[in-house]
Order: sequence, then C-alpha cells, then structure tokens
Amino acid sequence: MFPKATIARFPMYFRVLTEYNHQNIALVSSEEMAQKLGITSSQIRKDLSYFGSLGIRGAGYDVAYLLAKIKEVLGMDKSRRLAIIGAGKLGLALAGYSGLKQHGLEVAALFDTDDAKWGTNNGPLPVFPLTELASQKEKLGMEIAVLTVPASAAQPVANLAVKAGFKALWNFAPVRLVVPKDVIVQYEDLVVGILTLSHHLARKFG
Amino acid sequence: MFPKATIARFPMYFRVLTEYNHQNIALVSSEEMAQKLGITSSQIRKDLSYFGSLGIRGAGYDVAYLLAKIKEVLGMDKSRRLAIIGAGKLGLALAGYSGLKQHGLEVAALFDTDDAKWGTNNGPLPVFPLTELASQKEKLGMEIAVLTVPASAAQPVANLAVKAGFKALWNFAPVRLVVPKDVIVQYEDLVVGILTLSHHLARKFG
DNA sequence: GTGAGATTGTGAAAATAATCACAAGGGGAA
DNA sequence: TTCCCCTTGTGATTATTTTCACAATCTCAC
Ligand SMILES: NC(=O)c1ccc[n+]([C@@H]2O[C@H](COP(=O)([O-])OP(=O)(O)OC[C@H]3O[C@@H](n4cnc5c(N)ncnc54)[C@H](O)[C@@H]3O)[C@@H](O)[C@H]2O)c1
Ligand SMILES: NC(=O)c1ccc[n+]([C@@H]2O[C@H](COP(=O)([O-])OP(=O)(O)OC[C@H]3O[C@@H](n4cnc5c(N)ncnc54)[C@H](O)[C@@H]3O)[C@@H](O)[C@H]2O)c1
Repeated sequence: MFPKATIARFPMYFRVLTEYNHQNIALVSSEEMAQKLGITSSQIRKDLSYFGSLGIRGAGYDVAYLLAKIKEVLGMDKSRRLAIIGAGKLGLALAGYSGLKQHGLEVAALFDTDDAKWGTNNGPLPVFPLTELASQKEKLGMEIAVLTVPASAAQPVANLAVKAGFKALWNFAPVRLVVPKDVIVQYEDLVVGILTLSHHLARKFG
Repeated sequence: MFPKATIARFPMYFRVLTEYNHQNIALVSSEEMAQKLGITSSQIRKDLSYFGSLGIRGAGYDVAYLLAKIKEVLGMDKSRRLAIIGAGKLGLALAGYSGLKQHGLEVAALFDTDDAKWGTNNGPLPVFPLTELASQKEKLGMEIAVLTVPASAAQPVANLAVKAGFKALWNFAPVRLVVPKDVIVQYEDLVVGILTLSHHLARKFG
C-alpha cells in the first residue's frame, strides 16, 4: 500500500512534526516542511496522499492529526519492545540510545554468551544469558530481535531468535541471513554510507 | 557514471569477494555470488557491466581483479582517515569498529567538547578538544568528519568541520545540515530500519 | 580442433520512484 | 456573500532501477 521509499521518509516527517507540535504550531504546509527537510514539497504531498485526503486545502496539514496517522502506519501507536543480542560496543550504544524510545521503541533486555556481561552492571538494563532468549521473550513481550553479534555468530543467533518466535530481525552483522519466509530481516550496513562518501571523494580529488 | 543503487551494493560485493579471495578461489560466477547474497545474478552482472567488460564468458569473474576494481571505485585503494566528532556512546562504538579498517577506513582521532573525555584513556585513540579540529586535520590528514554529537550540536559542529576544510560529512544526528554545495553529507538514520520492521509488524499482526 | 556446456554482457521491457503542473477546494477579508 | 489568495491532491511525465531473455563467446573435455 505505501511505497517503500515513502515509508523510509516517514520517520523524518515524524520528527519535524513532533517539533512543530512542541512549538504549538497546529497547521503546517508541505512547502514549510519541505524547506526544513531539504526535499521537494510535491514529494511530501505525494507521500501523504497515500493516506487519502487528510490535508486542508489553502491551509496545510493538521500537525497533531498527521502525527497520529504517521505513528499508526509505523506501528508506533503501541510501544514495541526489543531484544538486543550481543552486549558489545554497538549493542550497548543502541541500548543507551534515547532516540529509540522517542520513536516508541523500548529496549527490554540484552543477551550475550559471555558470562562476564551478565547481570545489570552495564546500566539500567539487564544482560541475560543467550539461553534465556525464548523464556524472556515471553515474559517481557519482546517482538524485535536486534543482532549486534560478530559476523560468525549471526546465523546461529538468528536461528535461535527464530526458534524463540521472533518474526522481525534487525541485523547489524555484515552477513546475509537465511530465515523462514514469515520472518522479516532488516539489514543495516553502516559501511555503505561512508563508502559512498569515499567514492565521491575519490571521483573529485583522487 | 555508476548509478547510486549500484554503488550501494559494492560494499556487499567487496565482502564476498574478499571471502572468496581468502579461500583462494580465483574465479566466481554471478550466479554463485547471487546465491550467497540473496539477490539476482542479472543484478550483479548489470552492476558490474558499468566497469565495461571485465568478466570471462563461460567462466565467471576473476576474483582478485574484480576486487581491485571495486576497491578503486569506492576509493579504497588508498586508506582514508576519519575524524569522529562526539566521543559518546556511538562515537566510541564506531571508533572501535574493526569493519572500518577492513574497508580501508582509518579512524585517526576523536573530538569532544567535554574535557573529561580528552586524552587517550578511552582506548588506543586520542580524544582532542574540538578546538583542535582544524590543526589536527592537517597534521593527521583526515578527510571525512563523522558527526556523533547530540542533534542540537550537529549544525554548529558541521560549520566547524566545513571551516576546518572537511569536504565530506557522515552525519548520525537526526538533523538536516546546511552546508556549502561542495561539501557532501551522508545521512545515517538508524531509526528508518527498525521503524520499517515495526511497520511490517503492525500490518501483519497489529 | 571441435562441439557441448557454461556464463557474460546488454538491449528491451517492466516496475518503482520523483517531479511537474494545474484543477479543485478551502480560508478569510470586506 | 463574493472574490482573491493559498495550498492540497493527483494525473501525466520523466527518471531511475530492476528484471528478462538471449546472442555472443569463452572453457574444457576428448
Ligand atoms: N561497533 C560498531 O560501531 C559497529 C558498526 C556496524 C556494524 N557492527 C557490527 O555489529 C556487530 C557487533 O559489533 P561490536 O563492535 O559491538 O562487537 P563487540 O565484539 O564489541 O560485541 C559483540 C558482542 O557479542 C557477544 N557475542 C559473541 N558471540 C555471541 C553469541 N553467539 N550470542 C550472543 N552474543 C555473542 C560478545 O560477547 C560481545 O559482547 C558486528 O557484526 C559488527 O560487524 C558494529
Ligand atoms: N547511541 C546510538 O546508538 C545512536 C544511534 C543512532 C544515532 N545516534 C545519534 O548519534 C548522536 C550521538 O549519540 P550518543 O548516543 O553517542 O550520545 P552521547 O551523549 O553518548 O554522546 C554525545 C557526545 O557528544 C559530545 N558533545 C556534545 N556537544 C558537542 C559539541 N558541540 N562538540 C563536540 N562534542 C560534543 C558529548 O560530550 C558526548 O561525548 C546523537 O545525535 C544520536 O541521535 C546515536
């Protein structure tokens, strides 16, 4: 129903709308948002048109209403709970990232095979042995598994997550995962962004 | 010359080719790579066709040669040095990420305004006061500035980076930056990935 | 050297995404 | 109410990306 490219822009819209909301601005035009976001206003209108007709001609969009709609389509209307598997450098950084909560995403627990990491010494969040993944999933109601383990561990960990009942995996390891087709995997490859920069530098300067 | 979408897949190709190389496999077919990567072989052939004709019909692609070509186009033939600005949770995770070096990217130093972070107590890398950005850029030969500062600091920090002569910024703060048009900004919005998952979960389950 | 089998390279077609351009409303002043 | 101004919503157009399909041509076994 919503194009992928449109879904990918909604988080950005969510953030500027939240800002307008805090400033008690009730109406905002596509042109105003476009300026702030560095994209075209027709892009915004086209994206929002997939909701049906929710703007007010001559005036703009109702900030609070649009915000509610975007939250709904992104599944932010109820808070979703995450399990972070791999309490290493990246896993702990994500666990302490306030941006997640601001988008309705709550890290409920971390998991690791290293017993030195177990317990609550790493901050407010508990680190459990990986063997407890399935039981804690039920207890804490977690829906999304975040994979921040070394590449070599990613596939076995994914298998465990699938067996534990996770239907959505957010994978930071640079590895393609094989999973049943009712399980969705979102790959996060940070190297792409910086190598794109490197590519442009190489073209321009050498 | 190379489509954006193609450039975005090169890092992935680079990794499987490196793997084949370590296994002393000299030739690889597009179908073999495709299987491993979960994409179509025609996608791979089309991507590689922008180099001109470098495969061997009936046999496949020369792993070492293809690797060299991809390195070249991604600017990995010489090692590029990075400055990480913001020695917080994410900045330190990136500083300790071995994947960067494996792709020819070397973190040379971190910068922070917080004097408690200055020095070399955070590991092998020095953390400098932000005021030294320009001078250290020259001394260490850094080309890319990585912004891992709070959203509110991102624009002022970007201004400093531009003034220091950086022509490429890798920005993790959820903020659009205004920069001169000879400066490239690559935005990294981690929330997009996980909200895409959340969206799918909401469609499927509610 | 020849033929069978494999794999590339690439035009053409299809799918997806972005931009354009303007008719259709809605707001608000007088 | 009427008229003017503003902004949406969207069909049409253009751009980009992916997929298809197969001729071209290379390898290798014999
Ligand atoms: N550090 C970064 O900034 C960064 C950036 C992008 C991608 N990544 C990727 O994220 C992953 C983690 O990177 P990192 O830098 O945090 O590494 P890390 O070594 O700091 O952390 C990995 C953690 O996973 C744990 N672990 C190992 N095997 C496990 C298993 N089978 N089950 C559960 N836990 C296990 C380890 O004990 C460790 O705590 C890697 O795949 C890396 O490529 C990291
Ligand atoms: N933590 C994550 O996993 C994560 C994920 C995605 C995006 N981000 C984004 O990355 C940025 C940093 O996040 P974090 O979690 O590392 O925060 P953090 O608070 O741990 O680190 C921020 C660091 O920036 C420093 N700083 C503040 N103002 C500065 C300035 N003007 N110049 C230089 N340094 C300055 C602080 O002293 C601190 O060390 C934020 O914009 C956040 O939205 C973080």
